[in-house]
Amino acid sequence: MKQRLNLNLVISMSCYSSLYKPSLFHTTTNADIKAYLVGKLQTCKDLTSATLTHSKAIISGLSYDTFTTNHLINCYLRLLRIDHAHKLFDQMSQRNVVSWTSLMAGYVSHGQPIVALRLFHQMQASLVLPNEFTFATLINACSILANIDIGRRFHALIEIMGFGCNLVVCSSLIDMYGKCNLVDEARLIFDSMCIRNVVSWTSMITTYAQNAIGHYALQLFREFNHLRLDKPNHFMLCSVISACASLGKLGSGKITHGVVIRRGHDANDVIATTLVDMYAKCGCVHYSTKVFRRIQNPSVIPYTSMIVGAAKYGLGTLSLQLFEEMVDRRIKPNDVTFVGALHACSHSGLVDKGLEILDSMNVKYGVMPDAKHYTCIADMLGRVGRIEEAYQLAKSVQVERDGYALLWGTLLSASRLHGRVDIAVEASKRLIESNQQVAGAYVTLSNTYALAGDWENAHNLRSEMKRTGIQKEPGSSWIEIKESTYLFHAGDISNCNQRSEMLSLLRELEERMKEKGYVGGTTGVVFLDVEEEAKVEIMSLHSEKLALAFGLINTPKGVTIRIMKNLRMCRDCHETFKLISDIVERDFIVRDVNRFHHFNNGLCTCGDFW
DNA sequence: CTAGGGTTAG
Repeated sequence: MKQRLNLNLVISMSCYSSLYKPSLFHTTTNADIKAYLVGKLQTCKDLTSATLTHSKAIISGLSYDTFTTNHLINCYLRLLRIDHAHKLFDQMSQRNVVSWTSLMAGYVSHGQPIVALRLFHQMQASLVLPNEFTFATLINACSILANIDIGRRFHALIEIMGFGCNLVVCSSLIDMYGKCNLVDEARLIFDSMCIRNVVSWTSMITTYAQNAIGHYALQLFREFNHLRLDKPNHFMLCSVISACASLGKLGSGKITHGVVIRRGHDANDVIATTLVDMYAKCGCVHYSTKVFRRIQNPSVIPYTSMIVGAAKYGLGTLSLQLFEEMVDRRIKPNDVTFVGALHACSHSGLVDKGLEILDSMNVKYGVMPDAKHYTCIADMLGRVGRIEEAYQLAKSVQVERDGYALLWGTLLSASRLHGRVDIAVEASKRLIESNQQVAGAYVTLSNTYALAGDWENAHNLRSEMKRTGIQKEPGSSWIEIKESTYLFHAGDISNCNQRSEMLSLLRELEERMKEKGYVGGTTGVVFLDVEEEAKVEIMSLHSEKLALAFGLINTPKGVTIRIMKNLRMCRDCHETFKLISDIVERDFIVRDVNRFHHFNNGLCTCGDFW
């Protein structure tokens, strides 16, 4: 009969048996027992056999033995019993660097990096010296916390203690600097290394990919392949695909997909999820669906990736179908899934459905709506002109600092779009007072005044910006046609070689939009030239959707037109996509700049004109 | 001969 051992009893026994002198048991047979027990502990798959081995260790008088106890600690950590591991650790009479590092690593991998840092503090008092393993663990903790202040202090300590040349320590340092958006410092570490392996290359590639410099990521990947040091593994391929996604490089993405298949990683769920995301961001939701359907049992992340991809592309119905499908398959949606589902409602005009989902979040799925969900709802209401409701919602919810700017920034854009100067004024005030998105607030408020015909206030705001030196970074977008990339900066066409080509494309687009039944509405789009502040031009576009889909460029005449900006937020963006594809007779894609992986969870908002 | 580094959705 199998009997479950009482673990607490075993641990108490372990304490009690330490009263005996371990030297009594030090015989050759004891060494054999020790080897046997350690072997057991390393392969142990369940708590029952772990406790059994633990009790055997106690009976054999090994509870005093640091080496055996370290194995026990690691066994409990592997079985996710950090409490037992810590208890054992507390009872040890002789802790060595492995004991300390094991426990710290346990806390880091179980999502408690702060506890690991606290343990290091205690370790310093204990006179046990940290080694390269300890530092790799600690840097990992800083990386998760994105705490560069503590990270730098560890880095200094690493150099002082002479671990600055260790391969693993360096890889973790690259990762930490990367996660803190300090790309140059990550590169300094990478360049200083005398030996590199796949992991260090991957860390550097990932740093580029996650910091919106996908081109460098791809360049480094090419370099890695050229050097033929090693074959890329699934970690590296993941980062490379993710870089292609952020660049919208469909061609490179497809090539990397080919590498994935050739190297036999196509059954890897993480890779598949990255591919789903990449194809969606490159405007090929059809391919996303194909890759997604090959995943055997998609978890919440692949589902969410697919839901978000479809939502952004304007396929709201598909997105919501997938949402229902995952709920039917009893896969629990999380906060990100709801961002996707609400995005779908917002971009497909399914307002009632969106409100219904918001209400169901906590009640049915136990996910508390937060700022990002309220922002989706405010965006959704704003798009259909229910600006007053959006305003009341924004006023009624409590959100944290970052979410606050997101929410009121969305409200500001929505009120500009619908000419609600009163709300725009309040939203800008809130943003400026909280010292967030200040330049954007000034510009959008100024544009709102201009749209309402209040040129005086519009002009005054511009003057004040100039006087106080507040500057808005111009937005940019780029399109890729075959091998060439065309970059546009907001309010600047000077670097555009295809100026006349672009203009004729625009004119043709307008014609096509008219043919499609877009009546030239009264949607006036107001543009202020930042360089020549007095110049105000109003341009009426045939469709608000067209206006949203286009990024800003300045024509030689000073008229500002939006070209391909925020394509993904346009309700009919796939329609627009098709139209433009028809005209240029090629596939192309558009990406936004400034997409930071770790610290920018900014949502696309309606009328996010910059 | 116990402990350490790199990947996915917003």
